[in-house]
Amino acid sequence: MHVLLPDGKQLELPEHATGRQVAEAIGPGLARAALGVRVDGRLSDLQSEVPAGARVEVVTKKDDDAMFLARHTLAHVMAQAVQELFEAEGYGRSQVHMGIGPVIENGFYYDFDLPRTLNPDDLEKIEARMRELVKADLPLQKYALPRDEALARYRELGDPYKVELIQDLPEGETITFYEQGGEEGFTDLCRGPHLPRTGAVPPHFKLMSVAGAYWRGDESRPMLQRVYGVAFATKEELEHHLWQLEEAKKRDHRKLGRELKLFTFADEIGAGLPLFLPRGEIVRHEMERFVREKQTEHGYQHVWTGHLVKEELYVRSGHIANYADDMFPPMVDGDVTYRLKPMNCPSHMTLFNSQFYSYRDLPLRMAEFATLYRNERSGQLSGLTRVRSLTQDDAHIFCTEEQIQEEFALALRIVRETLDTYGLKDYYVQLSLRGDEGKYVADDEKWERATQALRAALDSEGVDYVEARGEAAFYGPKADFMASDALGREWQLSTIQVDFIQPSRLGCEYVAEDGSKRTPVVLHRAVTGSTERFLGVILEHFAGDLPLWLAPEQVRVVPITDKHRDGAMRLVERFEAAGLRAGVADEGERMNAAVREAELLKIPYIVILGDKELEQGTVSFRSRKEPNRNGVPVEAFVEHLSRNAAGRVLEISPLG
RNA sequence: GCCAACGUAGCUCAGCGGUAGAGCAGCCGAUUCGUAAUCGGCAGGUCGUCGGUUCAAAUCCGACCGUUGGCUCCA
Repeated sequence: MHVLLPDGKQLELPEHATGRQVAEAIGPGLARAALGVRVDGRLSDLQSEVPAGARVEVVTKKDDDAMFLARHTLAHVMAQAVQELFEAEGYGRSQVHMGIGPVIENGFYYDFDLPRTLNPDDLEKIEARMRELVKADLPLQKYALPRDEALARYRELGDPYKVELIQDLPEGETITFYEQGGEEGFTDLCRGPHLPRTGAVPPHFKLMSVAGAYWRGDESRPMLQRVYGVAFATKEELEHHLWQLEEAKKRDHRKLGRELKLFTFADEIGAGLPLFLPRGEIVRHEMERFVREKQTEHGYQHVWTGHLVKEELYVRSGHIANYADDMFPPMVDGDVTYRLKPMNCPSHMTLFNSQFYSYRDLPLRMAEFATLYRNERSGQLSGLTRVRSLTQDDAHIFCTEEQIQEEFALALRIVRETLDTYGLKDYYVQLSLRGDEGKYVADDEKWERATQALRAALDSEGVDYVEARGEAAFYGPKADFMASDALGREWQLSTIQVDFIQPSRLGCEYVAEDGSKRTPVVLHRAVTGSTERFLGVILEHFAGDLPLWLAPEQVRVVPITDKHRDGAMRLVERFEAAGLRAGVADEGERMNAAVREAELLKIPYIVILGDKELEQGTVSFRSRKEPNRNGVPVEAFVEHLSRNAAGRVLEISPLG
């Protein structure tokens, strides 16, 4: 047989040649450096056969794919270390069960079913043993077994997970094993690919945590212990990764919320129910004001529909049938049962029904900043990003089918303008479409027309999008905005959804041009999603350095001594008259301490006031961009700040 | 919900069977000072809650509550 090399040359090889033989045939130097191969672009290893006629590239440690092999092999090395740890404690092989051990971003994990739980000390021991196994440079052997033999082996070991994995493999699939360190070492059912020997693993790895994970992610299955590890090609990359985790910790919005005195949680109030301090409420209010202005500008009307709704409405809307688990339990008052509002749509549709609308009134854009209550499972709660009471900047657009594209495009524009203002420049849209399975309502043509309308709108707005088939809600297609923050973490924020079903369930109708009654299509849409969640995201995005327009306190005046306090007060009044949020340092506080305190609160402008400034009618200040500016006329300073705040400018250029 | 770790003063944390500690913040006093912590004093906690073991529990055990990380990126 022969294979094709990247330079176009053909290489003659014996039948059933492996990746290793390819590398050896090219040259002894490459054979030593070879860690794996790519066969027709797909990663494979030196232990595996190469099909005749394939294009083959040899992977060396410079290749990015080498890390995939290393991480995969590390998962096996870890499994061996765990197996040995338990054997050393006197447990038999049949008491240590292996699940799966795949490669993940930056590392790997392995799921174990063990006779006792692992603790952090175990991780250290396992990691230490892993380093020994890597140093021992054990060769990895690959071999295949017939299905019944493979099954028999794991049945004998009493390993239910591997048995299940084998049973789920399609008939005719070759069942392969990788063995390291011979019979006494470690053997695992695995399709590969792997490094040729454990010594080829770069020693830049670290076990991070142990966590519970359901077998195959299924809550009805047993919970296994998952050990996570990270691994990199170089020490620098590993250190960078660990540094990034530290950095993310520093930016944690929960920590910032405390330090900047924005919000708090209290046992007395309940889990997932945030309380906002004055500073936090200012930020919330500014966020809401911004979206409200934008919506008004784009022809939205704002409404208000309260907190409680009769359960009956949610029965008709279908929420009880589909969503009851996420709702708080009913409140029974005599004959009437109420629910805390988990969504606004039924309320807005009821509002729609309270008036008599004609086609001339469409599209009708109804927006609300509503407090919603969702009974999130306790394990899902996390700071502000997952709460049980949330404020949604929700809107429903009642329109005709023909108007979908235009209204969708308008909603897209609002979302984009909003994300831009917050400096979330890096985002794409996930367009979720129906799959072939039959949970979807409405007819195929309706879906097809709506799908085309959404694509056309995305194209005309020039938004990057990826399509996800089968991810749509049962009631219609949707577009979710995935935005990356300053640390590159992805968040799902805005959403725009088409709904073909709820309006008819709740009897929404308008009078068409020909006098007939028609049911409108509804677009559900949220710009920032929940205010709480969005605040959490931007706090981490800005690392707490909120832009001027959002900062709860925009200017802090620090008098040099108490004799400058009156002047400082007057200055604050001047700032406030210009619509700026300003404050004075505490009485008796030394200047340096006052500056420090203001810096820790991340106040954008700190004004130092002494004799010089009072005489000249100027300010001296420090800001993020200008660490030491002196002698700026008060009026110019006020004008500069209020203009930038009003314009919601993200990065304020130095004062001319 | 499930698994693991954690829960001590407003915050950060020490103490881990023998009557509760520090720094910061707070309060009082002194200091009046040019861009990230002035000095001294005072006060502050039924150690998350409930129960158990013990002569004795913040410390050991259990339950509950809360927080954090994780719960398919499929051999």
